[in-house]
Amino acid sequence: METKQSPYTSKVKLSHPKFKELSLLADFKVGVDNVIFSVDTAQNRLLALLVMRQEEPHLGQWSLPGTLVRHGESLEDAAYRILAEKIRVNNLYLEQLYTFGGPGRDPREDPDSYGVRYLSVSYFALVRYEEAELIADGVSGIAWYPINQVPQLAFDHNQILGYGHQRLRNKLEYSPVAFDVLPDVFTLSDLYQLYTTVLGENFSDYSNFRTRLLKLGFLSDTGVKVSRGAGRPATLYQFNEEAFAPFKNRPLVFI
Amino acid sequence: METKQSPYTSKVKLSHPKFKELSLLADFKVGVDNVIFSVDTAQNRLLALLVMRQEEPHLGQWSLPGTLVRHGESLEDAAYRILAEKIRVNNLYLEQLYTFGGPGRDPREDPDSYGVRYLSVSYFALVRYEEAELIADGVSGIAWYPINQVPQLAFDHNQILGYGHQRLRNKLEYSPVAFDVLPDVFTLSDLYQLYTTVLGENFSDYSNFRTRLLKLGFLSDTGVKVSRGAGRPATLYQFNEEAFAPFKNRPLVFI
DNA sequence: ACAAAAGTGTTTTTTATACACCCATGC
DNA sequence: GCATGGGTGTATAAAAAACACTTTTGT
Repeated sequence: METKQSPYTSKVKLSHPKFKELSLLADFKVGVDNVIFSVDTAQNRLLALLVMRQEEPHLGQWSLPGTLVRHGESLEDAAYRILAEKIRVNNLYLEQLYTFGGPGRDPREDPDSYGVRYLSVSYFALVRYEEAELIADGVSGIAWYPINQVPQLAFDHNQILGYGHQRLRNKLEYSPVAFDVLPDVFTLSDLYQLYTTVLGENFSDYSNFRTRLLKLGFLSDTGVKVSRGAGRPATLYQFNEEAFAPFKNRPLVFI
Repeated sequence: METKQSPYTSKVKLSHPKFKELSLLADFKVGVDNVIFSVDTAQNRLLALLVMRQEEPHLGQWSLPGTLVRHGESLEDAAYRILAEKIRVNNLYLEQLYTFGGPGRDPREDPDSYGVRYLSVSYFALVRYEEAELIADGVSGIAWYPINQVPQLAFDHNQILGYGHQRLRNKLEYSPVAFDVLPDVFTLSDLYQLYTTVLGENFSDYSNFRTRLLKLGFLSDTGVKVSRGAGRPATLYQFNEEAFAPFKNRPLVFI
């Protein structure tokens, strides 16, 4: 309290070279950018949600859905807010991804680096493609992009997206995030396809994958069968939260 | 460019209720706080580096070594800067930990939440206890604290430290970070002790741990033996970066 | 009837786990 | 010589990997 200076005093002092130290601290606006993933099980594609920027800078360029943090709003609140503005979902997985804050990552920053800085706290989200309803307001572009067809994005968003993609690969291997992108009920080959599209082919074959997952015991047979074209109809399974509980916080390999 | 408004114009408009939207964005100072871990192999203790705060708020309380980010400085630069101010090290592991940015986490924020917000980007660092020389400037307190004897810290630093501790546990299991806290040369029981102190006793016994790590082939026998009191002298090993290369980016369980 | 996709079973190899035992040193 | 910690070996259980084979559907 005692050491606090009035804004006036500090402003006067800022101009004096001797007190340049006091002016060294950067001022920031904090943005939250969401990497939102989904999978189209029908077409076997990993999708990322992109929006067309409606304002400068980078007007008209595709970007991650983001927003600047408001007064009294937590980072996570901001992440949920943009998400809710862009998409209606029942199921949602969300966690913080990484913070990108180097100088010069936003063209709104002063070239001499003494203006306001823009920092981005990114979040990683998973939604179910079938349940996710995009909110198109007519003017703003919004679309699911297959991960390998993503165009050049605004700011450093390609880098952020790449970072999110890596996180997804990691999480798939040791946590049950797959069930946050798959529909509520799914076949074992849906699950297997998801793993191959995200992770590549370098893991156990379908037969072994299948036996292992069923032995773990947290997939419930719904009794319902579904037929997709030729071939034997597949059983629909459901992720069983309670049956999974004992595995929580325990290392568990899915691949 | 066209949509940009002069600071003057926006300032005038801010007072008008109709344009309250424009004033919704929070202004931030960004701090970087380091969770710095080390192990005292002699006493078998996991240590965290704490510093005594020299200014308000929380003057005189222990805290994580931190700083506010300066103009033109990246987050990582800031993390390295505080580290270099507090400690001299040869070996250093550093990675971003998490960003804590909820409103009200710093008492310098205005109670009405319309003043500047304080956000903390935390970094996770590992140093070698024997090589790390603390920089004591006479006035400021600085000390290694055993992780289970950490006092109440300033701000939300206990939470940040806890988060860092969790990260350490996770990383120990699947990455070679152990060799960033251990001395350059170490015995296999040093390594085993480290794992037990950080992870608890719930993993393979010394004999099996030993065989597995040697079989992996990235520990080089230095030929040197060291005797510590009674018992057979132990072989000193060294982590071999090149021999470890094939395991990089590959899932690998150490426990 | 046959291709296609789902699902089962069997064999082999590798890895984990438990634990008994030998080795080199200080006191 | 014996306690102490370091180091080796072996036997068993479990899990991973490879792959052959059966079942049920659409056409």
